[in-house]
Amino acid sequence: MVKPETRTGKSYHHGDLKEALLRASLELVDEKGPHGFTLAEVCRKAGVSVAAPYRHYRDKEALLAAIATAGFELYHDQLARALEQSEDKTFKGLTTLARTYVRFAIANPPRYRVMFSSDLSKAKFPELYATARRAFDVVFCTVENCLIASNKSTENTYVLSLLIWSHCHGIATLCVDGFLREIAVEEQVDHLIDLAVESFTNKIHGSP
Amino acid sequence: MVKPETRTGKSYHHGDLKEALLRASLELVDEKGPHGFTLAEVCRKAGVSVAAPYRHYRDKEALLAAIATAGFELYHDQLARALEQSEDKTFKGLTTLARTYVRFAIANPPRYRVMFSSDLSKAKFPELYATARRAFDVVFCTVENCLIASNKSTENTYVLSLLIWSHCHGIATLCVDGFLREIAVEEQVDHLIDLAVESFTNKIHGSP
DNA sequence: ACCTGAACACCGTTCAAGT
DNA sequence: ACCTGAACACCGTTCAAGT
Repeated sequence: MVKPETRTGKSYHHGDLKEALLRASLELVDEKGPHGFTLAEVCRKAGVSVAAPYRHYRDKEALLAAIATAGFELYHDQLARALEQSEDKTFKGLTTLARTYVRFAIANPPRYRVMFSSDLSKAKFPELYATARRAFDVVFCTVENCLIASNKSTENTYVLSLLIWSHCHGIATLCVDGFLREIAVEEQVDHLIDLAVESFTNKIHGSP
Repeated sequence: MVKPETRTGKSYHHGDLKEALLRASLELVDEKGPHGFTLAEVCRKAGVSVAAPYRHYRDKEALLAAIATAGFELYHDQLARALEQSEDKTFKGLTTLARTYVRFAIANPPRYRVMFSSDLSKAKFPELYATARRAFDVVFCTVENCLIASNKSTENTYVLSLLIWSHCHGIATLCVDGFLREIAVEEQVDHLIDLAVESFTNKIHGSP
């Protein structure tokens, strides 16, 4: 973890402050949410001065983008693992992915919020978008598998993947942001997701 | 608009500062987005001291909640008007609503973001939730009409409405937040929405 | 090269004081 | 009752200075 320290006693504070800041930031976001996230407090956690981060991140926004990127990497891994463990890589795999997607959001709202924060310009942080795209690719490939298995054209794979992704994202967002107050969320969310996948599946079967 | 002013010359600044603050806030949010929204700047716009708002709103969050509430009222009106103008109040009406929904978001991202801001606790601002619920009701009623027109049970109206709402919300959010980079958004968003409504419609026809 | 200390502008909130 | 002025704590960012 810690890079080989320079040997001049204890010279400065860290071997890898950049990484340490990211770790402290992830903790802080999980604790207080993106709203309560403060550069100053990250510095306190990492034990450095408030000016230190600027050597490694251009500004607060850049650090948030790094948090989001790390979040999407984790997201990708969880989706990929879930798909691996599913025996079926087509329609049942899709259900697995969809459930995993929403569970991730519910299990960690603050991080999910940072990942999809509207404050983070995707044009400004291409790596953020690229990492999100990689996670999305797990869905994309599965949808492609579904189409192939159904003897359908794969030319609309992207739009169809967008369709199922947006639906999961919509449910997850509404759920996490407290808009689903008239149902027992914890119990019914899987049901909602299943319905979403089901209507999507029907859509595929009905498409050319 | 302006309440009857007390006659002691020009006594203080406003007849209705609360309303003036809300108007200034809406402008500011539309200009700079929720991130750039600042109490101090609202005060400057309204021409009052920075302490003045605290007589009318408990804190910054409460003012944001008021903005969001006003947003949902407008949202409700636009949805209701769109439905009125649609000759069909069932499936075609649903398409109209869905398109109106997403267009609203695209036409004014900052306000849409405040409305669905995760920082605004719905438990803390029941009026915010109630107003959102009223907008949602337009969808709810239309879904109910669809079910009735199809001779289906209406016992799952809520969950089904949630399904179409979340799908629209997911698409709108991804769109507004810059995640739809591989399609020409402006042109294809209506198409996406139509696909969403279509698969939803099939779902209804296939349900008990 | 990497970090500190001090400084600056700005913000949210409070409170005594004014009318 | 409604607003101001001044004050406080806190934050993001910069920059000269240290090692």
